[in-house]
Amino acid sequence: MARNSNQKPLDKIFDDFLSGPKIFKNREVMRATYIPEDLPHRETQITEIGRKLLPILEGGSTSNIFLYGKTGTGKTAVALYVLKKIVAKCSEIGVDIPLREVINCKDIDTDYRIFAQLAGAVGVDVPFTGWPTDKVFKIFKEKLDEKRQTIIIVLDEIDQLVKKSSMKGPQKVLYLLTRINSDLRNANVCIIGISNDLKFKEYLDPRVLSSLSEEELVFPPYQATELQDILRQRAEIGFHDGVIDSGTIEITAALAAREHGDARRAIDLLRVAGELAERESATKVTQNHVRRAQTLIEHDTISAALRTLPIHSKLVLYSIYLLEKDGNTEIYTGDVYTAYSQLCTEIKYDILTQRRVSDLINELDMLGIITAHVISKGRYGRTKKIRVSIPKTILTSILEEDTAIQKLKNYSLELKKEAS
DNA sequence: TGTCCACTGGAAGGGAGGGCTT
DNA sequence: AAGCCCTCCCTTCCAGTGGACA
Repeated sequence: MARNSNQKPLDKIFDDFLSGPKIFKNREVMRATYIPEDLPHRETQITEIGRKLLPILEGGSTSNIFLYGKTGTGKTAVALYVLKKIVAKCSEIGVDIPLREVINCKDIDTDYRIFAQLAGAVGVDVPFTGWPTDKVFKIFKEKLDEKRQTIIIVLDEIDQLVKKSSMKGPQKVLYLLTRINSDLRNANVCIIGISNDLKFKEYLDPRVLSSLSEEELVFPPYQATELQDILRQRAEIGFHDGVIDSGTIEITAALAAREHGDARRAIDLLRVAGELAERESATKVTQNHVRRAQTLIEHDTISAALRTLPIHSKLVLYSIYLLEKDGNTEIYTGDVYTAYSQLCTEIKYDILTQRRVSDLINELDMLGIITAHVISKGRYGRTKKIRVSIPKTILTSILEEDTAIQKLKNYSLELKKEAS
């Protein structure tokens, strides 16, 4: 009988969903990963890249290409779009289709893993650990060179490789890949590097740099009107006719344009707004839905980031929170470390070194959960001034889900320095 | 003008945990 | 089983530093 009472409301939800107004025609279209038939306002970049890759149609070699622009300016989409078109053309005219491998360097961020993925692309299975890196590279190179073929390697978020290590490791990948062509007898390698951050070039080995940026292309941010065009095009295939209320597209574009013209963001925003409307069985996606989608997305990103933090990062963050709660307006690294040590002692965790905590603080800063910047207090040393930059209610509600943090719920920090 | 604080942040390396090879 | 290798998380060591203060 418990089963019955459980099933009924669910049945209702199912029925309401099936019989209610339909919002989405094709939800997948409203995801940033979807590559449409047309990419509005990127015609210049498309033709430019297409032109640079022309030799592939004759099985020849090409220069490497470097694409640069802020997030959501269509770099990856354009690259994938051009690849798709090239493949289509190659099969149409009967030329060997080039191999393509798209690597997101944010996830695949070590030399070993990149070579392992490339080896996979040419049909060699490499275990995810165990082999020497050199061996993986060698196998990839030999297998690739067995026949006359071209491989186009798209290195998305290539800046991540350079940031992680200064000179060795991942950077070595770039060095080896950019000069691999001179070792190959039959095959060709073409690299398309994509980056959000132009500054990363400063840290790049000059030999890699000159090879990578043989051809460089900048993607400017989209203007609000351009975002509107993109959204309209997607909405037409993604949503049912007439469900988008007047002004909805405009407000979505305006909100996304504020975030440096991020098309990905705009598309996500419209999709989530649509999902909200769908959940409420509304007949139209309104401006109100978009605004709520905006806060929902922000909320979700923060929550997800907080939940996945390792325990010591949570403890560091909680220390900062407790210090702020105690009315401290100026919080420095030293204070955080003292508070953090107290918390660790309280719940019997090993205390990490200050050096390590300093890195954790930097990570929290990069995630946008706190802001920390280096200041000098003159005679009283150099340190970081730190504060929490997300709503406290979200912070506590998520952190206190963790059993370790729960024990600290009513903990009050020992005052260790007189008011100054 | 020089000193000196409280760190910052780079470099190197250890060791645990995953795996492969012989 | 022994000898490698890779990655992640962490420690140890240390040179470097902006600016208030004597």
